[in-house]
Amino acid sequence: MLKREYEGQNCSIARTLELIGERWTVLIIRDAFLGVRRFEDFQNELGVARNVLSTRLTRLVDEGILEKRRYQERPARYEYRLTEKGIALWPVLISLVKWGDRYVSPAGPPRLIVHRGCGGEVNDHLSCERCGKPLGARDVEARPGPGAKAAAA
Amino acid sequence: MLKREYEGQNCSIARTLELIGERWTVLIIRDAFLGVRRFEDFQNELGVARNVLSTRLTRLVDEGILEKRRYQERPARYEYRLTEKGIALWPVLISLVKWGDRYVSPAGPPRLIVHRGCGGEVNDHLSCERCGKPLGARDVEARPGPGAKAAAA
DNA sequence: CACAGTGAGTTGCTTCAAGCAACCCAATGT
DNA sequence: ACATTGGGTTGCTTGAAGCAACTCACTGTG
Repeated sequence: MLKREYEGQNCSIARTLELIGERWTVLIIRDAFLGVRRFEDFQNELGVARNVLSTRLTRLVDEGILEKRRYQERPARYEYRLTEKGIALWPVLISLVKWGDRYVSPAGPPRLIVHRGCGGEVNDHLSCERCGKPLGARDVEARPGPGAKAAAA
Repeated sequence: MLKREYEGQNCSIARTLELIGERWTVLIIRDAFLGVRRFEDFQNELGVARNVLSTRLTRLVDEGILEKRRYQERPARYEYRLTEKGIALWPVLISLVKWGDRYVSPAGPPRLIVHRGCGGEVNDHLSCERCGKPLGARDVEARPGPGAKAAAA
């Protein structure tokens, strides 16, 4: 990435990208939304180098996007969870998914984001396709879509 | 960035990031939304190295996100414009802006995205705060916000 | 005519982030 | 006693990004 900062840009997009624009960061956050919590699991899902994963997680914790919690003493075991600030990134992830589904998923969406209970898909305006309700991160769940193949990550 | 591809990820987010996840790419697209069209202007706005700008623009054209048009013969002059596929990235940009406005803009939003004519701001569900209409890229315009300082990019 | 300027890049060198593998440590299981 | 698991760190290598200089085609100015 080199530098990571975009100097001289007074812009919310640039400042957001300084936090989450590095390689792997968004995928780490995606996995966090999908319920991944532990170092090893992130590493296995992503195949990212361990040192890179380590620096990314620490940075996300420093920025208040993830929080690190010891969920077990002796042996010490940690988990990383999204904070409110992290959960607020949900619209970013959803809009990336929707664009990708439309333009770069020839086999159909690998994963569907549906309104929990209702079953309708999220649309471009972050509402339920079926019932029309505006949706947030906690109202939805992910399901394998038509483009999901064996062992999809 | 190294590699740029996220192998083994059957995921729309990963595939989208393979196209727009490199450093500078999103800011180039942002500027395109703001009306920047020419090589020199992108370079001046962003301060990106010219060779990097060159490779990014070519890649975005190859991927069908921008199109390169000769708008003048003799001397040949080119402009880069968003295609439909590029314009479809609007929700991604807006959600980055909204998150950045909330979490990393202490002086207030540097730029407001408002419903053209109506004047209401875009909200998190890509609708107009004031009149409630669902909005698209063509329905809005950017204005300096409270966080805009002199010579903001 | 000579010369400066502009638009749109390309070339070449340097630097720093990412990839990769190996290693460490503490505890637990067998 | 030995292997395994979780959660990392260290060290070397590779390759993307920064930077400056250069090219090339044309245009306008004195």
